[in-house]
Amino acid sequence: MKNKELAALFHRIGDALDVKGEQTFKVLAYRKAARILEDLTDDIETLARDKKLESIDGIGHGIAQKIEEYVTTGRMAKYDEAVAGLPPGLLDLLDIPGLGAKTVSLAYEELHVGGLDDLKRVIADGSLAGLRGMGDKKVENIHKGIGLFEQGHARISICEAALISEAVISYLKKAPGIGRIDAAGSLRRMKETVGDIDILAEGRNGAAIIDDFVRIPGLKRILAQGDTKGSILVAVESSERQVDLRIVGSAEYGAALQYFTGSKEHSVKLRGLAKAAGLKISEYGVFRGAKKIAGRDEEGVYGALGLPWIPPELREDRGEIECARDGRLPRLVEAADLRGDLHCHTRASDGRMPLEDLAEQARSRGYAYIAVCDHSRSAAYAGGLTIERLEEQWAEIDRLNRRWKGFRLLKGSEVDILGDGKLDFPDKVLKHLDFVVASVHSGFKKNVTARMVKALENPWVDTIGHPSGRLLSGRRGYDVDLDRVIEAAAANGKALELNSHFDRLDLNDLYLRRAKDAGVLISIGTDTHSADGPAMIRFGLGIARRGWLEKKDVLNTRTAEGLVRWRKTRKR
DNA sequence: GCCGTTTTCGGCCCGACTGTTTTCAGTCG
Repeated sequence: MKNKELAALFHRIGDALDVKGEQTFKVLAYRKAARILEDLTDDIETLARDKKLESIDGIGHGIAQKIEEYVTTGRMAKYDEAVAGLPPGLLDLLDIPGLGAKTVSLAYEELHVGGLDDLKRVIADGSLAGLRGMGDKKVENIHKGIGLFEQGHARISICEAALISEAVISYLKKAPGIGRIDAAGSLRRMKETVGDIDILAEGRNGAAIIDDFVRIPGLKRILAQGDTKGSILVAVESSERQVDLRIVGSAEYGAALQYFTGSKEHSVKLRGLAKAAGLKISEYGVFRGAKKIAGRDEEGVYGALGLPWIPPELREDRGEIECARDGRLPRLVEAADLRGDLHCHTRASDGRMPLEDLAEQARSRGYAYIAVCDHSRSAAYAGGLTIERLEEQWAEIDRLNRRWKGFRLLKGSEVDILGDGKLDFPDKVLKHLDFVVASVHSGFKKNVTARMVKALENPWVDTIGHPSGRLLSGRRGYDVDLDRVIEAAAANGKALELNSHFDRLDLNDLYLRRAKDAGVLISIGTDTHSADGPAMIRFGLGIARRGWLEKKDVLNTRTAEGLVRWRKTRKR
């Protein structure tokens, strides 16, 4: 797949043209193409061969030709032309907060700044401050921006972002005159990682609330402080994280929430629709001429455009606006639909909770069942269970299950898929289990696709655990063709897992949608290892919704009896 | 560069904050 490679090229072309002062809309067109390629799960080379590039919204004749040129020749003349004459380190400077194309271009033209070292030099010797439109404060901001840039601006996990935003919100709720308050931005859209944290609040005295905001415990630096908007850095472990707060009146709260939730692409398309209908939409409301026709709540904003309210998780410009217009929006799966958790560990293997505590936690969440899926015998690193210990666990499960009405522990296993694609327990053991998750834990580059396909063909396997194997904190994942895995799951009537742990979220939103389209059911599991594990379900649910999953697409929305029936009646 | 049931040309989302200005440009989201 050359998708990511091409996306990087188009990003670079956009940056280069931006610095060279090319028309903004041309720059935006390249950046949009880059984003489309990043999101695309179809192989761009296949699409190019089939002459289908121009059927993608946002890819026109010009960019299609450039893609074709690149996949056939390995080069792209437009790219070479765009970066020609620019020093190799110049465009990287655009990633420095507070530094944009205009300033980079100016520093290059006037002072021959070609990269980070040059930039530091012209700051130190004062020559940058001498340029037109520059001053001491601007230079100081760029200097601080370099600090942030060098410290690394990695996105944080959705879990960490949720914790920070909840702390800030509970602090702000004590401020006088605060009304509605919500996390907006990518956190509200439940993206798997989050950059900055955006918070929107309703209040009359914005200046006073912002004044409170910039005094929050843990504050590292104030980036901006106005009457309606504040921006700060807070300390997070060893680094810093930006939190933006916006204050609006109650009459525009809905419009502002829509606006600050994004995504940018979704909002741009929405504004285009408004414009075509003779309306104007901003964070203050929807307007017909000078008359405001909506803004108090999001339903009204979408309603004014003739659309039903669109759930935040769908707002990525991936077809949701068209579906909303045609009345074809999915009814996304909700927390209340989930009747159980299909992947939990106990201290019998590498978990920390006893079986009984795990069950009580699940009962208190209102679940009807959970699948106890400790590791299998080959997983020595994780205290994998021998057949004997597995049988002991069954006895304990039977004993505990007599205790409750309306709740069941399911006998399960997270069985290793071995190097040859065989499973770590023989069929005569697997056949006694209620739920079998088959996972790859070793040999990440060794025939993973074929091994997963073979596991799916085993009649006792129900789902594949964390199918991509990637860790958001850094591990790339297996060398696996997920399309073939989805195909095999469909052919064998099996499920695939959505692992809800914040560092996994695997399958991701894009593959979930493909699996759904292929008719594959998704089993949502938390991969719980400790007492805070079951709460991870909120992140899994968020990703499921981003994957357009409905109640019917998720295996664990079924009753325990329904689950048993599914296992019995699926194709063998 | 993309796109079209108002357009194949002429649009393309819009406002806050900051800093350097004396009316506005750059950056960000």
